[in-house]
Amino acid sequence: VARRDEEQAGGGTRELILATAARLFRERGYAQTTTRELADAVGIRGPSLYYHFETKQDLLFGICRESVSRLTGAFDSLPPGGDAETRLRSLIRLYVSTIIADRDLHATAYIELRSLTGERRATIVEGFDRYLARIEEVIASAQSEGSLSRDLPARELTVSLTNLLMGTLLWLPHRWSGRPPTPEELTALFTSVFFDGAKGAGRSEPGPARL
Amino acid sequence: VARRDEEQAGGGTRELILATAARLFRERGYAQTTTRELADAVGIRGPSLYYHFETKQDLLFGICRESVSRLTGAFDSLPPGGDAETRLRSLIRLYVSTIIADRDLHATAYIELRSLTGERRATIVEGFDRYLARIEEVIASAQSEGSLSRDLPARELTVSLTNLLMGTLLWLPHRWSGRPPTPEELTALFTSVFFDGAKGAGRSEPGPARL
DNA sequence: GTCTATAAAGAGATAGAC
DNA sequence: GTCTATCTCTTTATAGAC
Repeated sequence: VARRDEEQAGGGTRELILATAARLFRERGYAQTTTRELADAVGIRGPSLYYHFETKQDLLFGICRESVSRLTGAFDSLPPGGDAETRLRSLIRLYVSTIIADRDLHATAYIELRSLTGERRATIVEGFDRYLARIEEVIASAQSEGSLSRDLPARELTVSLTNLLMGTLLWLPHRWSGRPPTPEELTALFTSVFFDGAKGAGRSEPGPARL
Repeated sequence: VARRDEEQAGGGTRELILATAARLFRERGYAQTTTRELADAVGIRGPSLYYHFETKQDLLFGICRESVSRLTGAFDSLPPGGDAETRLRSLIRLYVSTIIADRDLHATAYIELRSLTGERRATIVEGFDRYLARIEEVIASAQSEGSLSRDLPARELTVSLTNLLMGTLLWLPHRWSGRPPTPEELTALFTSVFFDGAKGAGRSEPGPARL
């Protein structure tokens, strides 16, 4: 069953190339990473890459498309119904666990988006924007239902939330001395800060937010 | 007076190169930007760059060092004394206005830090880390003084705050339809969200936070 | 301080055998 | 599907005149 998927994908080499490229592109940058380095890391020779991908940029496009696809898929997996605040909390949890599960993939997609050009870039930007628009809808609903303040426009709250969450992509692998935080701990932290702030005047669950 | 500075700096060419490089590196990335493109944008020929900088990476190092220096300088300009919450609010305002004043410089420093290698990279990372440590001290003081909740460790609050603020570097130039927000509006937004959260249970000033 | 000319190395990508 | 061999172009950086 899983074997069938691998066979369809050509023995998994294509997937191995994508995953390896995601890692190298995050560590060294897209432009700095040569196709030869990538081939070495995969265990094949340079030209063999071109059997699986037409160009180097096509490879990056594949990474970005996969990132958008997984984030959107996580959104779709949300159980329907329920109040907006609950959906928003689930959304934060899903986002954190999704990107932690494949940090290289999502970090590369986010950071190297600018290395895409033309139509490919437009496609990915559109995908990310749609994702952000869906988050904004949930936030606006929460405001309508009275569980979020109406003092700040939904747009601004969305920017704040995504700033809070996306920072994780950038520093998480580098800047944490000792044991890295688990997805649950990060979820608790960001949920707590976003909903109740650092003063925590209305904080509901002080316990589980600790790292 | 300002003339003397320019003369000391060699007619300002070095500064022009730095500012132009910061812009190009942010728009197109460090590795994607060629020294010829940079020279063209400055209005000189490629090899002339090497009179002012030893290598291309030396140029990037100059940008990163300047970024750290300005952020640290802004911190030093804080009026001494007062309670920690006030210092923290001033800090947010200073950070936002500093990076908005030179978006290209600070965005390039932050994003292209990984393109530096060896000792140069270590120097910049150390500078940024010291800056973050100083923010954490202020946050810890605010917790001691009782103006911030002790439910979350100072370290986690610092990560949350810097996530919130640094996101501005990345999306501000790109993702804002219509009039871009002013530094004052961004300051009001981030201050409000960080201290009081999206529920805004204890929000003190609901008015000025609107964009 | 900036130029022209050019070196020296490395990049992405192709051709064609196996 | 992967290989060896190689093309072609671009890159950073240097040499030396002005």
